[in-house]
Amino acid sequence: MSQRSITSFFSKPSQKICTSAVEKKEKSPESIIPEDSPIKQQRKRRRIYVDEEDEQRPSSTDSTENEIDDVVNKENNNDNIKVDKEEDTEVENSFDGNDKNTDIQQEEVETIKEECESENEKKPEKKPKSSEKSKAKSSKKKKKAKISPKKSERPKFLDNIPWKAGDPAPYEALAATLSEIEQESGRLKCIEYLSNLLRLVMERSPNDTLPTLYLSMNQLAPASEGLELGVGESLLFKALAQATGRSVNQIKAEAKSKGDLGVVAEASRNTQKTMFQPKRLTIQSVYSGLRQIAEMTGNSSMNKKIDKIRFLLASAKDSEAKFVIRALTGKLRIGLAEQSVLQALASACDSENSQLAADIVKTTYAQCPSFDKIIPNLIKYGVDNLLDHCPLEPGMPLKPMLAHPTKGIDEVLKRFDAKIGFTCEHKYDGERAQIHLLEDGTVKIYSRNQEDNTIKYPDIVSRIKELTKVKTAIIDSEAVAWDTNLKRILPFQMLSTRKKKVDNVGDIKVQVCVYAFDMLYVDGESLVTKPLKERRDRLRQSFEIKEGEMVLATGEDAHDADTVAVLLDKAIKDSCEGLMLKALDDTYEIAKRSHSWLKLKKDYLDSAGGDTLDLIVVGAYDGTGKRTGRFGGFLLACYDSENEEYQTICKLGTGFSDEQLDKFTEILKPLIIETPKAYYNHKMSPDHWLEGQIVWEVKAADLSISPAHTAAAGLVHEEKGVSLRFPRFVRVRDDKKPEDATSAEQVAGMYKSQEQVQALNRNEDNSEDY
DNA sequence: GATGACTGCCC
DNA sequence: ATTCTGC
DNA sequence: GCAGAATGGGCAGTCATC
Repeated sequence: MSQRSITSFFSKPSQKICTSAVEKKEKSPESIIPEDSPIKQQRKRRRIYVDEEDEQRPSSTDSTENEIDDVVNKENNNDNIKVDKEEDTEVENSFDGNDKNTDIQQEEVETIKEECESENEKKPEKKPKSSEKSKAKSSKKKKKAKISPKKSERPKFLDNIPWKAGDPAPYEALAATLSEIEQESGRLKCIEYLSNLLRLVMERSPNDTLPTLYLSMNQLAPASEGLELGVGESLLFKALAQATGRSVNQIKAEAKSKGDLGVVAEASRNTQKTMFQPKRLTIQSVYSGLRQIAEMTGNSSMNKKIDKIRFLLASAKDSEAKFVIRALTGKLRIGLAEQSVLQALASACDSENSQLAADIVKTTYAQCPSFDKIIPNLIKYGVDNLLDHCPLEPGMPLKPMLAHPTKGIDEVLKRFDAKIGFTCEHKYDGERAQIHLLEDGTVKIYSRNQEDNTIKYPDIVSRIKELTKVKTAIIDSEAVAWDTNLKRILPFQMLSTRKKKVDNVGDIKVQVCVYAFDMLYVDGESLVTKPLKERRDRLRQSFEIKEGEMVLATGEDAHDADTVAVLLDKAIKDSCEGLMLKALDDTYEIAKRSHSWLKLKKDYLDSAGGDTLDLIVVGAYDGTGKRTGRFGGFLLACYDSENEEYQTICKLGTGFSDEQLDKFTEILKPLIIETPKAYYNHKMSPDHWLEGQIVWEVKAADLSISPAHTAAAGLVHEEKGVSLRFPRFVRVRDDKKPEDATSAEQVAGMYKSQEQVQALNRNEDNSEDY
């Protein structure tokens, strides 16, 4: 029902919307605006202002800056040809718009025009800027009073943004929406805000739908394409320093206190009074700017990236700068992410039955996590037919099933139906490998996050070809480091030394064994809606087993607690992390439940599971984001009585409640010292050194050899220390003084007593005998 | 060519 | 990875 | 229970610099 309207809505946006603007002219966006229209002239002037601003930038720290700017601008012009042809071609012959007032007038004209054109919407109620709550109320009111849902749902915060049908969608609209979402805690409302924006984009600037979605999810492309920004905190410090004429240290300091680089950027823009109206950023131009940054590689690429970032910032105002920077840091931090974006997209396409639409969109995204593929099909065929056009198929990584941690066997039995039964498989400590066998014989291997790992595992590729009994398939498995001589599993740390780009199969130093545990597709048939029992059967029929190369994950079906307990012990003895528990009748439908498996590890158990250590708090880190204004993490140390020193062993950032974190910040702040004590043996430096007085109990999954920490250095490794894997806070140990903390010897002992290390030693002993 | 800082991606 | 928290 | 956002160790790869 609603599908038809959506389809037509997508394919012919102009008919439904923008009645006055588009219908009269019926031309492509480029030609809608007459050459002599005020809008065009305004754009010409804007262009000039940008150039002028760049040339007049006060803080010329280096002499080549202007040259660089010119280059950047030119580059950008070229790069943006696709995006915005008009402006590039008209830079030369544009006239001297010397009057800012004129520009403002044009703004107003455009705004007014916009209001008239936009629909016969009833005038928004005159109402003072209101609190969150009243905003929410007003939007509800509007809904009730609506004539047509699409018009009246238009959020007020977009009303004053000039944006006509056929125009490129202004980035300002996205930034305003993200800001609004950031301030709103209700998830449904956040989704509504985004869906309203998406609806507008699809109405007025349908070609910008894709970039809008990418920017909303803070993604550049499907993960499997391996596009990386290559921009981190440090580069952004430099870029911001250059853009604002301040030192990197100033920026760093401000970032520390504000807890967010984006906020720093926004504040910087405000203090820099702009004399000229900057060129408006568009969603398209920001997106393509980010892509350009990602595509820069090689010599002096870092400076080029910085220049491009500066260029974007130069055109960004207010919250635009904040979100450009946040996009570059990789954290949008607005309380809305993938799942909500999908829901917003669904609701934008079908507000009548958004629940059904959300199910479809989420299911589609789970089996085909690529907006590049989804959006064109959505536009062409509508939501109702989306699944058929984005089918599960080899060559496209699907979202993998994840597992919930469980604190004990009780919890497992509570969650599963004992009658039907569940399987207990070893949880291998390796890397998720989703193996695809394509129709043409190609093999692809994807990571847990849909990264393309094919070139990392040419050995797996060739063995799949050798061992397969089927034509096409998708297998879920864990790739585990394997000692071919001793036919043993090797620890994760060994696997992680494996090269990511293997040129020559012969160069491979770390062999892997594939432990297959699920099959999601075989010979043209999707298995995700089939019960595990069936998928498992299909898996067993489809491949030959070969020891040390490709085997099935060890597992046994169970119905009761005792069996689970026995199997857990067995798994640990076999150098595994614990158990994966899966209901036998469960499907592989990520959209319905992304964590439908359970995982049970020794260190989850409250009773005597995992290693716990009592450690001294010797440093603290300033929190970011929601931890701004207090400590967000700590540096911990063990006590070495031999050398009478504190040796750092790990940082710690999880396990405490918000309340505890507040308390710890208060307690520890008075302990801040300027420089570390002479008896602090450390390689890393926290934001604040602390007087070593407080002892905390910390739990960890494993102990590892560490290049960054000094604990037990010399005891298990000549120079390297020991660190903790997955450290988390357990409780305060008021009863302990620093000297009572876990000792270096104890740390060494804990390291050596680990199953994995023991197993290795056993083998070494054996091999020495031979 | 070696080194170190930085980044992204595994867990 | 682990963990906490608002919805 | 979901979804999101805090935070961990440690590796290879990349780029700047020496």
